[in-house]
Amino acid sequence: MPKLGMEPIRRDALIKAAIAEIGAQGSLDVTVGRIAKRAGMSSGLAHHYFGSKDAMLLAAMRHLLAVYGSEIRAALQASDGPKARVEAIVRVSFSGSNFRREVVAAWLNFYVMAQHHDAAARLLRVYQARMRANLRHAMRPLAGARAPQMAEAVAAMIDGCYLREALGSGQPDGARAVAQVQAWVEAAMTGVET
Amino acid sequence: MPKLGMEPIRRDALIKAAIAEIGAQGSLDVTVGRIAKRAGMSSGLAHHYFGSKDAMLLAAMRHLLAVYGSEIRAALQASDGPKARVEAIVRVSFSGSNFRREVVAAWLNFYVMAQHHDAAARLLRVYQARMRANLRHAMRPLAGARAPQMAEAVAAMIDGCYLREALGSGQPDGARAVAQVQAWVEAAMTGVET
Amino acid sequence: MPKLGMEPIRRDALIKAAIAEIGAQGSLDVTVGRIAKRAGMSSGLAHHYFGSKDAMLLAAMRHLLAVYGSEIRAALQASDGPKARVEAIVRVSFSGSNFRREVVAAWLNFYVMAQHHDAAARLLRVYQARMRANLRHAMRPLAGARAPQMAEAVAAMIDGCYLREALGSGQPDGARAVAQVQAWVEAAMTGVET
Amino acid sequence: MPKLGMEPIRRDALIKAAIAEIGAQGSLDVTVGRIAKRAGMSSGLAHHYFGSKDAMLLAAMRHLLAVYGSEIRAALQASDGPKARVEAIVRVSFSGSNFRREVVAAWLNFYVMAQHHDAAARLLRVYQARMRANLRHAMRPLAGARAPQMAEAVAAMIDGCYLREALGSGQPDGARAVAQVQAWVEAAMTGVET
DNA sequence: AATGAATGAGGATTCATTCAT
DNA sequence: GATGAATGAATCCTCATTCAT
Repeated sequence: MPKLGMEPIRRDALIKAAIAEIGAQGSLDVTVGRIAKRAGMSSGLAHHYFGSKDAMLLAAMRHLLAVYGSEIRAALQASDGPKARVEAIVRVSFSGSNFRREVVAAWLNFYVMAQHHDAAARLLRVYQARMRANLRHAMRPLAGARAPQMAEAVAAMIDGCYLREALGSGQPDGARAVAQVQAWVEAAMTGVET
Repeated sequence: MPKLGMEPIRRDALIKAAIAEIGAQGSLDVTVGRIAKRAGMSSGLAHHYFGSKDAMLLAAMRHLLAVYGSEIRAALQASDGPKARVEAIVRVSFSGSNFRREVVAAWLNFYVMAQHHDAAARLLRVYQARMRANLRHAMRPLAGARAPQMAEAVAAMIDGCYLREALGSGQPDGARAVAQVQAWVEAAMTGVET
Repeated sequence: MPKLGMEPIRRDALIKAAIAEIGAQGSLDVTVGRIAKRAGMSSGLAHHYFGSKDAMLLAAMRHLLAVYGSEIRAALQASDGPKARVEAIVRVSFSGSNFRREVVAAWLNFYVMAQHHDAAARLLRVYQARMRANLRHAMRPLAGARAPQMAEAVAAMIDGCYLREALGSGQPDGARAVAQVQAWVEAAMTGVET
Repeated sequence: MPKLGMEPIRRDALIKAAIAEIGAQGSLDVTVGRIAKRAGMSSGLAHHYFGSKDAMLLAAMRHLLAVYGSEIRAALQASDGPKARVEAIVRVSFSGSNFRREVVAAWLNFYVMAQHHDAAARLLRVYQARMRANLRHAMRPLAGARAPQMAEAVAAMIDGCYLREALGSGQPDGARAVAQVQAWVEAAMTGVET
């Protein structure tokens, strides 16, 4: 039971617990008490480290976005050529840490949070803009002037697939989602190039 | 003097008020009291007619889905040929009663509701299945064996565009959304037919 | 158990209970729950009628000041001549509803409340100003130009006696307090007239 | 390296911080944490030195009374003749360390504390008795048999002036208060001697 | 039908206090 | 001596829900 430098450990545990709890419960109606218990501490301590429930949820959201963002960056750097880059973005979106049931549920709830929480809305807009930019950049060599429009469309499709998984009953099937979006991209490219 | 036939009027007013309140507030954290006040009655009366908050919200959701469904049906009947039918579905999705700011916000919240409310989830799945079926049916003559897959994709895109509008700050722009999805459908078709 | 028009009854009961509770407890650290219980209702109802703890305490303070003010007015109207009017003010200050142990304790606490609650401070200042004006007016015929100064002094003495009673252990002795202040007024008058 | 003799320094700092904090906040609703921070240490340390919040506040009160008492003693020793002694008491009450805004606020709060804290009440009564004795003693040569009564009255007036300052908005004006009480004493004396 | 009264459970938040280091 | 971690009780407030009229 170490007594110093607990802050990062506790904050981390709380963020993870918050995401898990939102995922499990399927809504933002989640109590600080339950999150704290899931993280193995008292609700008082949660407040000690985050100051408020909102701040804690916001931190959780930021965490999700940060993980997503860094995975995207890593995948982009490891990719060669426009096609590979587009595919990387799609793949990361539906894989690993970003596409577990509870995480998808949390995402959906953060979308709702953004509707009445300014900071959350800003956060989300920044990430969406970055995502669009990534897609545009990757698509420029393939689609030329139509890249912006296509980037927009691919982003919409990714979001749409997320939504479907958020509502489906089983574990999300990342491979299928990737295949679907990819197929769509291929088809559209062909259409474009025609 | 007991007013006759008040029930449907009251229920209707409450449902509309619930949707408006959810839209205005941007979350499901909406109180029966406020909904009732918006509908011009006491919270007691709201319970009298719906029995519970959940039942009222569910009725509101059902209402949204019913309106959507009937508009789709009407548009399909008025359309001639596969292309027109696909377009009708897209157009209805982004127009009129279904694409006002507050309604989009309410939709998003009902998605969340479906995560922890069984009846809501069932309702949503039924409607989504019907929508897919409509799309598949309309696309079969155009895409043959790939129709199911394409229907799925168009549905995802519609949902994705909804999501974007739910997070945008201004009034949703239905025309732009229709144009985008249509363009995409065209391109994909071309690709497919190639 | 009447079901209509409860509001004034409940508000009144809560105000009285608040004063009693503050008096009994000797501090503003009084819970809404205890006040409500003393008034025979749930804490929820107290909030229903006052909106907040602060508003309730403020109403209690206002009540004390209003009672005091109206008793002063009544006594002034029943008094003939300057001397009688000064005496009336002194007498009312130390009698009846204003000089019970619990009420004196509540007064003291409202003084504290005025230190960090703007509305409370304003309320208190208005009443103090009115009190000074009453005293000045009554003293003018007796003390001429020195009336303002003497009014100030009498007011200070009244407050001082209140304070002593607030700290004493037994039931406050109004008669003694009146006699003391009156004796002092007499002596000072004589001094002045010399 | 254990610092030697830190205890008195720490205790002193905490007492001063407590008074300042009560003065600044205008109420006894003051947290150990804030007091400790103001004194430049952790809340844990505050407990280490005082054992409890109550004990700390009591020590602060004792400090105020002790300072007041010793200043009175010093002024009395430096005064020659009854009149000078009475004046000394009045002057000290409204000067220097005893009549700063925050200190007056703290006094008021200690009066409240005395209502539900036995030790505080005892403390206050002892000091008030001593004060009365001082005044009586100083007044005996001037007022003879009426000295007790007059001492009582002067004490009440001093308290009353304190109260007024506690509620005023600006910095307390000691000179004015002294002048007022003195004028009053003079007038009463003249009246008495007549 | 309709209201407003009433309850009571539940949740965020604050804080004194304790304890391991 | 000193800190910051940690707890848990206490409190305000909100709200769905019930009920008498």
